[in-house]
Amino acid sequence: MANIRDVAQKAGVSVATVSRYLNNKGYISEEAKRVISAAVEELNYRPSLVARSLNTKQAMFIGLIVPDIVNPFFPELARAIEDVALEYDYTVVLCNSDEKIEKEIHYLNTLQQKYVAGFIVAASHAETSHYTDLNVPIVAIDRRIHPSIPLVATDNREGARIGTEHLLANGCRKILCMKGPSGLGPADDRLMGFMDAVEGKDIEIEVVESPFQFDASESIARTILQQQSIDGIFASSDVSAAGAMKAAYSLGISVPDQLQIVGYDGTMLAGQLTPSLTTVAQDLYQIGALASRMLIKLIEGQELEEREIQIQAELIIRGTTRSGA
Amino acid sequence: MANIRDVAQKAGVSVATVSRYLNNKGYISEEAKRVISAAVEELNYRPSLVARSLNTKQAMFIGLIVPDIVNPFFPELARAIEDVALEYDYTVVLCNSDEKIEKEIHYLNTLQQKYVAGFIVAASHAETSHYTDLNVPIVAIDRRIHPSIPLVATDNREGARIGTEHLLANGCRKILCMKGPSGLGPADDRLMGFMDAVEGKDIEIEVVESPFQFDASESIARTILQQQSIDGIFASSDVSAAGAMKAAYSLGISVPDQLQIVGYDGTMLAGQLTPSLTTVAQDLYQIGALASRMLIKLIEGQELEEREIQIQAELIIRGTTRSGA
DNA sequence: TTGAAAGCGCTAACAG
DNA sequence: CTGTTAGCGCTTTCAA
Repeated sequence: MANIRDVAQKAGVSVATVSRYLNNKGYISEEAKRVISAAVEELNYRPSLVARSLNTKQAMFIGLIVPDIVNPFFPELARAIEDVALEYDYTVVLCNSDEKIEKEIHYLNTLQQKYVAGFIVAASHAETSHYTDLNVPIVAIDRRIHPSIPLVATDNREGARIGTEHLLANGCRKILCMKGPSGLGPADDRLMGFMDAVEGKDIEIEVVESPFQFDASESIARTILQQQSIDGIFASSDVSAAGAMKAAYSLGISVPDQLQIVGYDGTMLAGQLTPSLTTVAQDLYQIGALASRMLIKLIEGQELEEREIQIQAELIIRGTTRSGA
Repeated sequence: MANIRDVAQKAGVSVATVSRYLNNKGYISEEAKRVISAAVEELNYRPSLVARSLNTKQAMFIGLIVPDIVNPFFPELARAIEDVALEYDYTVVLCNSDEKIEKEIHYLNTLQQKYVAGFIVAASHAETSHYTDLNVPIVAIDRRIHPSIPLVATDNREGARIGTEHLLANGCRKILCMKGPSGLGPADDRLMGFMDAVEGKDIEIEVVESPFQFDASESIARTILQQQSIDGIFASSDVSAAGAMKAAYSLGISVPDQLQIVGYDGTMLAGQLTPSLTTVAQDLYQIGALASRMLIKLIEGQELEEREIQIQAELIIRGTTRSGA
């Protein structure tokens, strides 16, 4: 592999000039540009980004920390982040934390040793000093980490309200809310939105905590559906809704005739179920893209107009509620 | 941030000794170890991996190139790769190629400029010189890139045969094969496996090409189901199978009573559908993990016992075929 | 506009 | 067992 010295030599200029040429910095004569360009071409020269990083103390990559990329919620986010990163010549390092703070810390440390330019993180813990004490920029997605850390997320409370209203409008009188893990910001917000919608109305409600996992959600739903005559379910995630659909099916309860279901997230899964799932969709791609743009601004030392961006959720009416197909 | 010189100074030794200590190389007195360790501790010293890379010409990360992480086939693979990478202190860079050769080349180049240690790639093109001419190790997953490149993949032909046999055993007489994109290795292999199973048997078959996408698969399936009395579908992917389920549902065809369906891949989606999908499961996690281990061996200069690993596919019988629940 | 030279932080001979 | 020193390939003053 040719290095900058080879190029300088072949072009008959100094390495400093080549460096300036490479970075469009300082004055360079047209003549110099020409010869350098030719030399670069001829030697098929590619600058070592590592050597550059050693000087600038910054590598062109960003760390993405998510609980688990297998959770269908994250791939779209990751995709968006990568697309924007590519646009700015950054590269994305994928880190699965399993929600474990030790793993998060490990990545935070290791990547900083590699001069990571910044982080995008989906996490929430009581202890946040590892994030607030970082000396590279960071932006949070989906979950608030700390008031001082920029955030891009959906307006979950409002989204849940809209989803629940839809069930109400469709005539549901006894609604089950499968809320997400308590303590998890977005899940709590969605529960609030659910309560906002049912409050004061003459309907029965039942609230149960259910993880964002299919099997667990299915069995939780089955248990409740066996005991009570539920006619509507508001699930805090599409996966939970899918579990509920399965439970209803196995109990011979027809959806949407006897039971209507609304999910949350708007993942691909929702559209691929049969019947397809009515869901409160988050614009995952947009969340990822905005977070990525925000982080890059921070990395480049620009000011942020807004430190928190709320994306509106949108109700997508499909086959699991009656007004749908 | 403290550097190695600070540590050496504080410990009262030379940087060389500190370096040796850090890398467990060469002899170091217990006394030296003690003072260095103390200095490291005190200064909270973390070696710059970038400076190290500049010397060794190798950064501790591997590039993962997949068509699109949003495709549910890839997250599990990515997860496995990352898990193994973590075990060996490597970090994973996620690259979405959209099957575009220019994007693949872009990543290949950029990451090499960053001294990437190796690549794991899911791709297939006629032109393969960008891969074969690489000067870092590479292993292919899912699709064969070139005979010279190590591969980890499922035995697709055999898997498809097993899946189709299941339909046959369940009494299907008119089977539709929704094959994947032609030219794509695994899809072609699955078609062969399908043919292996039906060949010579007294049953009617229909073969149609269908991309690994839900909407397209749904409409393709709907068209055919309207025109012909199909009683079994072998789909080359779970997504296509999901599309077929939706089509059947909208046409009032009941699954599995009137129509039985077998998918392929064994993604999470298959288990979350209602009824849950009988599918030929690939052990995605294992493929990823093995590929990752293989690559790391290559990076470390070890020999590979096998350059091609075939994983057996496994039929998971569920609700879309009659012998299932 | 350009070049010489001093680093960035670490590794790896080589000499002791 | 340890230290000196010359790089790795690039950026960045500082002079010219």
